[in-house]
Amino acid sequence: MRPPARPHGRLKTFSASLLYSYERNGNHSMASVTSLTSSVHQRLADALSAALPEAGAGVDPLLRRSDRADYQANGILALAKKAKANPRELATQVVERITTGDLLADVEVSGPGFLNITVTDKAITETLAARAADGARLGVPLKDNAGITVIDYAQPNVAKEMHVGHLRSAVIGAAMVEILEFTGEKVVRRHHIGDWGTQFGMLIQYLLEHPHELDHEGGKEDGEAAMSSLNRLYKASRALFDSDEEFKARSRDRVVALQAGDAETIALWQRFVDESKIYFYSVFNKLDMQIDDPDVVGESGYNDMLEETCRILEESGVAVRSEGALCVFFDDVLGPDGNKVPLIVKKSNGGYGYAATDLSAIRDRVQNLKASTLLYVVDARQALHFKMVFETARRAGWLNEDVKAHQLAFGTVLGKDGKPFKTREGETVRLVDLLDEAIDRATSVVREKAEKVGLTEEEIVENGMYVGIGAVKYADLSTSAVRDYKFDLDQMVSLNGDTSVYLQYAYARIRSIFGKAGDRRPLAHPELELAPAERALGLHLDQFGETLAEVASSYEPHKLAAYLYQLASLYTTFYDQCPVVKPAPAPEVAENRLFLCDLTARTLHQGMALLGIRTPERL
RNA sequence: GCCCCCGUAGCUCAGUGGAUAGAGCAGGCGCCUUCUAAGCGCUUGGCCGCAGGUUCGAGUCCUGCCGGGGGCACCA
Repeated sequence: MRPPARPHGRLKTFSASLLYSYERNGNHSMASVTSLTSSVHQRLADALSAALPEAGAGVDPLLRRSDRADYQANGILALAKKAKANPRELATQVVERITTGDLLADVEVSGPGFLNITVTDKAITETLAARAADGARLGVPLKDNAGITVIDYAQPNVAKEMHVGHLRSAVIGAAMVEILEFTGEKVVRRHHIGDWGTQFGMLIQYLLEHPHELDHEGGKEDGEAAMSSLNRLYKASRALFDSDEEFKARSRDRVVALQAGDAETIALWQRFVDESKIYFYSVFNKLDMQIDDPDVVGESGYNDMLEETCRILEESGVAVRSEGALCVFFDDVLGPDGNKVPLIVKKSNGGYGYAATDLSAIRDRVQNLKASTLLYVVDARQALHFKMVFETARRAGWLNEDVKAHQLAFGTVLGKDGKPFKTREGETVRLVDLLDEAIDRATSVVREKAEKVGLTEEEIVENGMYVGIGAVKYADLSTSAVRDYKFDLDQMVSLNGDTSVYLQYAYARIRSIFGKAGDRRPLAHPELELAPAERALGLHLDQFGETLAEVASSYEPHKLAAYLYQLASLYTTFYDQCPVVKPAPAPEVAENRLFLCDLTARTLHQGMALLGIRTPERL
């Protein structure tokens, strides 16, 4: 088996890690920071317990951000109801048990029994200063009950073109990988490529009879050339298969030989896999996405387990014979005729269905990889399949209270018109064509604005890729995954409003300020009073860790995108209202603002990196 | 027929049971001799599909309808 070619195209720089690391903070101590939210939460919970001892210690004040104050607490109404107390009186008693000072500037009862809470400027600045001192982690704590998540994403099919459906799994999956790892989870990536099945009989037989069909033009080794020859071969073999009965028969025999492990057949199969990998890697490279060969474990990787998986299921009684097939039935899975519809593990002809592969993969991931969570970034249309697979695995004991599986289901990609995303001719749109189009359009916009910033030609080309690919990724990541998704390149690359470039632009403006700040250094001044825009920005910066924790546990990366957009938006307001360099404010104000700029830049950069999106220094 | 997802401003979408439902785009009015106007400020625009229910409180939870999409025996 020859090693698959690694990407070595024009995006060489992409192989480096996206994640930020500030050299000057190289020796930081990974000190996680208690957020203002959780400090305030604790104060309130204590005061609540004191005011209402019968409620116990674990009361939740239901603290939320608010536009009436920094925070609001809503929990008192429910507690008062339960204790048959007057909510406003209880709220007043809680307030009496809270001391204002370093943390809290003001707590007041409002409405039917809400608390409006304002924190001190000093607490904001000090908390942010602690974050700033924590390097790339920005004070975000590692979760204490971290486990091992095996995530199944970016699953293209061998010998087939990649399309927009593959984009969603790849983009969402890659973001979840980074986010989970950042929260301290150990993550094992699995790319379950479609590298097995009856279609390989036809392909291999054709290649056997036409040995040079996979040779590239001029011996090129790039992904496009690989896909082009695979496409050509696929079409030719399909045509022959449909027209020539004898070839069809030979192809069927070839499937048997493949499954039997015939050496010559396997060797040819491997060529298809390797050629396809060259193509996959070129596309992932274009997507600025790192895919490592050891993580590519396709369907064929579980072949050796299929028989045993079926035997275990049959012997334990989880699976039963029905119409010659080995099946698992469920009370609530019925067909149109009202009869139960099974998950077919082994077909009546003795072949294994994909359920056998998925179940074997679960065994492997649980027993060998020691997974505590299995995450599948897979099209929502496979929800019923995975529901049945997961339930089967529970019955077999492979999944349980300690080992859970979850499908991060995403919707179908539609065109602007709301219909399935196809070309005018009704053909599937090639992913690479879309990406190239996005990069081209972004590059021309970057070029238009380049003079103002004085970008070099090299920067224009690089920024074009970062902006174009970022726009595609951000569009996918900024809406909830489960909905069908309208792919509108015009909107993505319009580069106005809620698109990736807004965040990239905000970042570049901050970096630009640092270029003009001269000798001034970012330095927190907790004694300074904060302007409204500074407070709003600061309070939002403080929530980075909580946002990540929520995204990691709910598997909803669009909430990170929303957080970052809000951050950029708050920064832009700050930028508008709070001069840093020109006109120059008092020195300590300038330092404090630079400090806010710095923390914002690092949070934006880190957050975008978690989404797989670059933040150029100049734009 | 059963099951799953979706239904929020003209369009695309946010919205962990809390007060007056928010963004972006599109439309209107302003803002570049001051750190990048890919920007900012103001503004127009909502029976949150419909009807019940639970709750001190429902866009959010429950039930039933209506509309759209998807899935349901040897393809993945």
